[in-house]
Amino acid sequence: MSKNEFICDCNVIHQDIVNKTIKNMPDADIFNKLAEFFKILGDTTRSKILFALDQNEMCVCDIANVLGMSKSSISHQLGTLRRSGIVKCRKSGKEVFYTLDDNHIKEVFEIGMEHIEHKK
Amino acid sequence: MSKNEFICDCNVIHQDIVNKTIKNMPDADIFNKLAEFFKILGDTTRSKILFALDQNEMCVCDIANVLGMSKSSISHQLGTLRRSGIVKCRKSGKEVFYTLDDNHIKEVFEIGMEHIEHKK
DNA sequence: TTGACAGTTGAATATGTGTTCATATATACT
DNA sequence: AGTATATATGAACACATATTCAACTGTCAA
Repeated sequence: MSKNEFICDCNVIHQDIVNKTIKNMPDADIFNKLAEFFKILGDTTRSKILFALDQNEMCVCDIANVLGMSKSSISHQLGTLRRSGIVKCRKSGKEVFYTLDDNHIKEVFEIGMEHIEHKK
Repeated sequence: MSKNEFICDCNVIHQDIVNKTIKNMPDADIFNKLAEFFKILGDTTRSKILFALDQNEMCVCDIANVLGMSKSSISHQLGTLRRSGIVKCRKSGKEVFYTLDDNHIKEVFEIGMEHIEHKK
C-alpha cells in the first residue's frame, strides 16, 4: 500500500522519477513567493506602470495620464507594487514620485518579450 | 483644454515626461501578451509543475503525485500551460508525457528567485 | 467485449482581484 | 482659515479563475 494513495487519486506510474523530483522540489514557501512575484507582473495595468517607470520617475497623475486611467485605480496598483517591494516612492510637496525598486524588472520583461516573439 | 481631460480624471503635472513616455510605450497588444505570460507563471500549482517538468518529462499521474493533487486539477492546469505554448506533450499508450516547450522558463525562474532573495 | 486505468473536459462553486465610487488626508496657495 | 489639488484608502461590484465532481474518451489486457 503506497503512501501516495493518501495524497492523490491515482497510481504512481514512475515511482523513481516521482521520488527524485519530490526530493528536488523547493519548499512550498518558495513557490508561494515566486508565484506572488509573477502574479504582480501578470496584470496589464501593472506591467504598463512598470514599463513607464523604467523610463522615468513619475507621479501618480503622470502615470494615470500615460495609461489613460483614473488616479484611484493607479494609486491602488501602486500600493500593490509598493507592498511587493517592486516600486518605491518619495514624497515632494503634494506629489508622490514613484520609481522602480527592483533591478530585475527589465530583465524579466526582456525574457517575457522573447517568449512572445518566439510564440508568434 | 488638454486632450488628457477626456482620457483621465486628473491634471497633467509633467506634460513633457508624459508625452515622451506615451511615445515610448509599446502597443497594448504587447502588454496583454506579456501580462498573460506572467499570469501563467503567477500560480503556485503551475510554477510547481514547471519546476518539476524542468527536471524530467512526466505524465499527468507523476505530476499529480509529486504535487499531491488530483489528476483532474493537474490536467486542467496542463491544458492552460499547453494553450499558452509553455509545455508540450506526447502521447504514449494510455499515458501523456509533458515537457517544457519554452527555454526561457528556467531563466525567468532564476530571476524570480533573485527577487525573492533580494527582498528577504 | 468487457473491465480497468490514464487522461480530458464541462459545470458548479468558492475564492481572488481590478476598478469605481465615496471619502479621508495632506500639502500648497490665497 | 478656507479652498483646491494630489494621493490614499475602504467598501462594493463585476469579473476572472482554481479546484472539485461527474461524466466522458481512448487504450490496454484479460
